Amino acid sequence: MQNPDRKDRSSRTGAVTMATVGRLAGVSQVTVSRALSDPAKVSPEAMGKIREAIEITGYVPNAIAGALASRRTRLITALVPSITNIVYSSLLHGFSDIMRGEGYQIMLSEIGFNAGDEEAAIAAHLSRRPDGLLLTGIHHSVPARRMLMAAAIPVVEIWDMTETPIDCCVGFSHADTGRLAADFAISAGYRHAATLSAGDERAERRRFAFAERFATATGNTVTAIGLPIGTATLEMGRQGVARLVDEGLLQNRLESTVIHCSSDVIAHGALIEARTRGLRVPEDLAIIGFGDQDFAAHTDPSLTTIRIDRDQLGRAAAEALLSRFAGDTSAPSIRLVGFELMRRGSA
Amino acid sequence: MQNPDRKDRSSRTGAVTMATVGRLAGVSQVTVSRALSDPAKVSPEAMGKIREAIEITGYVPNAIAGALASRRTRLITALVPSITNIVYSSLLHGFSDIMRGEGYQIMLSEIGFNAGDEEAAIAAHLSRRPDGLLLTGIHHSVPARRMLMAAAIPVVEIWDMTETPIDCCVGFSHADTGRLAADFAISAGYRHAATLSAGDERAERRRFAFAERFATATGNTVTAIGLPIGTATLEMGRQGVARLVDEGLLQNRLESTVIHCSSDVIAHGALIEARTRGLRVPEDLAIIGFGDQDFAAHTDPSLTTIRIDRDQLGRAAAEALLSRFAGDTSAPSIRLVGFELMRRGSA
DNA sequence: CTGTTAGCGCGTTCAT
DNA sequence: ATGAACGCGCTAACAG
Repeated sequence: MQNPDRKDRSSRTGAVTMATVGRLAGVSQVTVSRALSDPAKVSPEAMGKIREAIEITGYVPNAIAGALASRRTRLITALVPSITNIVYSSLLHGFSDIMRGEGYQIMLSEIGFNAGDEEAAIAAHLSRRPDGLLLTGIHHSVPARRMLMAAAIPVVEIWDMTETPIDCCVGFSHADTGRLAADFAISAGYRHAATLSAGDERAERRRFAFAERFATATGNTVTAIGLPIGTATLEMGRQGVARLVDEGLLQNRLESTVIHCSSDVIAHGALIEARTRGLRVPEDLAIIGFGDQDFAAHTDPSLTTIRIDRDQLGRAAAEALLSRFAGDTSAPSIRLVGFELMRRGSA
Repeated sequence: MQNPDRKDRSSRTGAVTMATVGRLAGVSQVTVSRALSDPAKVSPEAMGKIREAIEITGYVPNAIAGALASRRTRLITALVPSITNIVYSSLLHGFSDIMRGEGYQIMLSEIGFNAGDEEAAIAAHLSRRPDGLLLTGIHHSVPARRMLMAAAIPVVEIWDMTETPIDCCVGFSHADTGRLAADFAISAGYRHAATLSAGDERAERRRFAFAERFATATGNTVTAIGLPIGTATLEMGRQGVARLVDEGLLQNRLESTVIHCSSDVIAHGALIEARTRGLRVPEDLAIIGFGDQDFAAHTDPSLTTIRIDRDQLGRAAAEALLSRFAGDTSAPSIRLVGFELMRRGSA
């Protein structure tokens, strides 16, 4: 007979382990492990007794120990700028949905829009040995990239586009959205423009591309109003329009000025302020948003904006990781997701 | 001399471990461990060499192994109905903020509003051996409660209130918010009411309390319009008002009917539909929301609603867990967070 | 189908 | 201040 103290050290720690279950079921710890991971390899009698023992003891597998032994955590970690921003949370919703369906759990960190905070977060995430990692954006510090490469796990960068991803990339060109907005504005006949843009890097690229394209086509410079980085608020949009008006930046033209906003929330705030000041939208002031949030179709006038299928983007990111896990080398490392301009009443 | 193959098995697996670092630095694995967890216990010379070795190898500690050995994961897991709902995400924002500051990471699962899905999620979370668990709501299945009790870890239930929490509870009474809305409506002179309420359990309790209190005070029955469970949309609010009007439920009274909505989004939709139909708010139709979201102060008319400091609630939940970790037995197991009615233009 | 043995990479004694 | 030995609870060969 064997020494129980060596077979089930948990008797000393109080934890219910596979060995505890095995002893109760009259089988070894390994058989319990197999019963849980591959029931077909265990006899029906053993299965029955093991199930019963699990029920009695209330055994919950220790995924930490399992991960250490198998070198698979079934954990995906994700870094996003903000969780309260619907743009990122809806994207994570689609991502998590797929991942959870495949047995993966998601660990999440908010890192804001400050580039310097990403590195420490990546280190913390990698220490948990995730099977895969999701990053928002394509700009990462050199040490961060080095850590990621060394970790040698699938990494998906989303919500932007690069030809040279760390591993794979699912997103779109922010500059292209800005140019699309500009082309639309030009073809709609607008000849004067301004921008209301948060200071984060992606928003800046949208703004810059819009302004450049618009200025080139019309010969008129585009007035830029800078907004704080961080959570966009209606208040920011209102103040943006207020500045435009108070500082005489709109001037008194006979033609309407189109405002390119970095988000629908900013655009909505702009809309509200314009109405409050008696400006007609789009006759006096036209407004273009970004994101096509739920409310965009219901503002008065409804908001012309750029739509990205975020849920779909999240799902595509999940599929990119999953095909990496499956060792599918034919899977593309870059997936461009489309966007479209939703023409509504505001421009 | 010792056999390197026994000292650093990682040489076979490719992983950079503490032993790898130690060998490079000319010290043992234990010294590396100490250097990272308690630098004061290591000589300056050793520290220097260890730091250098870490730099060279790009060593990232394995938190999985650390957790298995120390029985502490520094992981908190959280179950929320929805991540795209600002109510929960803003709450998690405050919670994560505090927790991350204390060195904890957050694992998140969305479980929807379907009570049956919670149990499996709890099991999955417990298998990762979190140091603490956050649950949304106070209703959990018997097996779920049993697992939680057996896990013997701090658990905080939030966004609701009970006298008998599993461990501790941070929230408020949903029924009380309904009564507050009713008392306000009554004192504001309204004598007719209807409700637009999502079908989830907490929303139903708000609705029921509102209707009961209002009916008791006025003697008039309150018309209830049921909305789907899940993500609230503006469309749902619009359709609610449409039904109220089309089915003649508003009747042709000389007095205004006040509508109690289960969320600000629903209320906003109601507002939009009322305007579309030429109903004056609050003269023909008064509207009360729930949540005080960003936009509530900026609708036209602005939205009368109930405000809960969600960020603060999240922080209080974090503090509740932290005081459990600290073994602070004097910490209260129940914390009531306040709410207030924001009287604005819609009612 | 089942059990034995040997780690996974780290923290925790207990010596020195 | 440092190291050897051991164990955390599980999976992965390998036998039988």
